Amino acid sequence: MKFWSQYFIPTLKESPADAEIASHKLLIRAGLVRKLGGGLYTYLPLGLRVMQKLTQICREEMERAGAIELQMPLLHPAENWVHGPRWAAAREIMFRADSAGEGKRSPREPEYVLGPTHEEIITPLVKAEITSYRDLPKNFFQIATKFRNEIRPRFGLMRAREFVMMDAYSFDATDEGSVKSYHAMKAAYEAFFRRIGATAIAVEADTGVMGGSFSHEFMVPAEIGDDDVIYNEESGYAANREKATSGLVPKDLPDAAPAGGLEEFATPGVLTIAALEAAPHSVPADRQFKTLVYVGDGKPFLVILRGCDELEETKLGSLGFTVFRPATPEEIEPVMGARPGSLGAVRGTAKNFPALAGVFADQAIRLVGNGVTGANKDGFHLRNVNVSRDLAVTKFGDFRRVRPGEPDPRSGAPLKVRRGIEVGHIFKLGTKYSEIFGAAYTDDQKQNHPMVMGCYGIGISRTLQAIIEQGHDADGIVWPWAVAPFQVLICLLDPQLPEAMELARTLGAAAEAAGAEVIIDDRAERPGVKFKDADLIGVPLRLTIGGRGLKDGIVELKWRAAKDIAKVPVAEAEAQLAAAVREGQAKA
RNA sequence: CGGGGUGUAGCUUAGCCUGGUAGAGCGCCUGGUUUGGGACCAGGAGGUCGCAGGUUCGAAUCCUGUCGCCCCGACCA
Repeated sequence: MKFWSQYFIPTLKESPADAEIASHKLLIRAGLVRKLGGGLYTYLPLGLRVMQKLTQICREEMERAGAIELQMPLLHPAENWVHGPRWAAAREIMFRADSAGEGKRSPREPEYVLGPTHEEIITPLVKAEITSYRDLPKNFFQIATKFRNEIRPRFGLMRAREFVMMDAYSFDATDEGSVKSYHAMKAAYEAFFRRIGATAIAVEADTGVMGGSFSHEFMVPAEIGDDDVIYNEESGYAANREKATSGLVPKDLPDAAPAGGLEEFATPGVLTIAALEAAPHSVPADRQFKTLVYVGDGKPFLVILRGCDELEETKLGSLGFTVFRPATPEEIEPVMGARPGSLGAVRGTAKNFPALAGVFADQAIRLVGNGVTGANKDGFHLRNVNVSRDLAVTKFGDFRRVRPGEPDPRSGAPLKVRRGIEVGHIFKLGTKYSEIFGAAYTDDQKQNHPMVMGCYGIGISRTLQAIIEQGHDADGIVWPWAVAPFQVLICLLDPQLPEAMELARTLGAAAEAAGAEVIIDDRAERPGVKFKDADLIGVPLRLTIGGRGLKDGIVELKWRAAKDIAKVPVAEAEAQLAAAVREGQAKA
C-alpha cells in the first residue's frame, strides 16, 4: 500500500510543447517518464512499475514457451560486430563507446559499441558452449536495454535511442526444429500481448538487415504507427507494406507475343513517366517500363517496373546485397550511356552492360507485354519493346509496392491498408549467423552442421506507449488491469478525518488481500484535483471515501473504463471491493 | 542526412514584424477564506530571453554562426 503524499507522481495539467501525440503527452502528464534528451527517458516510479509488469509477464510467457533467461553485456567489443555478417549496415545505427578521457584521441574504428541487439554476442557464446545435438534445441532470452542511434527519435518511447527490449535467440539442429521454435515464439508473443491487454496482430514482414528466411511483425493498430499493414480480414492475409504482395499478376499469365519490331522515336525533354503520358506521345504509364539504377555492394544493377508502379525498396533486400542505394546520375551515365529519363534495359542498348550486377524485373511488367522504355540515348525512347524478346532480364521478382484495392494473393478480394505500431518481430534466421560464427553441432552420425537459428524481439518500452495509445480517453490513460501501475486507487477526499483514514487503510488492506496493488490519495488537495489526477493516471478501479458519503454510510466504487459510480454501504465495502478486484483479475 | 519549424522562470506562453524598465497563467512558498470534478483573496520567491559573435548610444527583438528540440521524409523493437 502506497500513500500518494509519500510517493512521487508528478502530474501536469498541461502537455509539454514537444509532445505531439496522445500517448506521448499522457506519458509525461501522468508522471510516467521525463525526457533527458532526444530519445532518452527517465522512468519515474509509476512508469517503472508498468515496465516491471510488462517485463514480468513477458518473462513468464517466454519461460512457459521453454526459453531460458540470461543477461548479456550492453557494451560490446567492436570486433564481434566487425566479424559479423552485417557490420556495414549495422554500424550506421550503433553508438560507439570509447574512452572519454581527455586527450585520448578516439581511434578511427571504435573499440566498443553499445549493443543494438545481440546476435553477434549470443552466437559466439553458443558456439563455445554447445557442440552436441544432445544439447539442442535451446532458446535464450534476456530483457535488457538496447541502444540505437536512431536518426530521428520520435514520439517519446515510440522510437527512442535507448529502449528496453526482450530479445530471444533459438538454436536448433534441424530446419523443422527451427520452424517449431519459431511457432512456439509466435504463440508466446500472442499470449503475451493478450495478457497485457493489447491488441497486436501478427503480419508477414520483411527480414530487413537481419537476413533470414521469413518473419512476422506484431502490430498494434494505431493511426500514429509508422508502418502500413496490408490486409484482408476474410482471408486472414496481413503483411507489412514493405513485404506485402498482391495477386495482380496471374500465375498462369502467358508471355505476350511481340507486337512489332523495335522502333526508336525522339522524345526531347521527356524525362518522366508523366511527361511521356502527356501529348504528343500519350503513352499510358501502365504501357511504360520504368528503369531504375541502384548500386549494390559497389556494383550497379537495374530494376525494371511498370511505369505506373512504385519501387518498394525494401524488397531489393531479397537480392542478397549487404548494402544498396540509388545510383547517382554521375554513376549512371558511364554505364548506361544516358542520363535518368532515357534509361532502358533493352538488350544491346546500354553502353556498358557487363558492368551491371544484374537486371531485376518486377513480374508485373509481364502485364505490359509490349511497351515503351528509354533507349539509353538522351532524348530517345523505344516502342514495341517486348518483355521476353527484348529485355535483358536476369531475374523476375516482386519489387513493386502494393496498393490498397489490389487483389489479395490468397482470395483475390480487395486488399485494405491501415497503420500500425510494430511492437514485436520474429525471424527465422536459418544458418546465416551460425555459419559465419562457426556455431556448429555434431549429430548422432558424427557429422557437423551449422545450427539453425531464430531471433525474436519485443519492444517492451514501445509496447508500454502503444498500450496508452490504444487505451486512453479525453481524461487520461485507461490501463488494462494486468499492467496498471496500481490496480486500486483509494481516493481519500478528507484525509484529515481519522475515521476516513482508518477506513481507507482497512479497505486498502482488503484489496491487497484480494491480490491488488493499492495507492491511497491522501494529499491535502481539493476533490476536483484528486479526481482529475485519478482519471489521468488511469488506475482501473477507484474507491472514493469522502466525509459526505461517510455521513450517509457509503463509499463509491468506480471503474476507470466505465461511467457509472456504485454507492456501496460501508459495511459491504470490504466484500464488494474484494469482489471487484477478483473481477478485474478475471478479465485480465 | 535533406525539407520545415522552434528555443523567453519547473510547465504553457505573450513580447520579436516596428530595438528603449522582460509580462501573464499554471506550479511553488507564506497567511487567510474554502472543500465531491483542476477554488478564491493577499503577499512572495523564481529569468545570463539556448550559446557565441556582430550591428547599435542601447538587442529577447536586427544580422551571422552554432547547438538543442519538434515535425515531414529514408531506417527500426
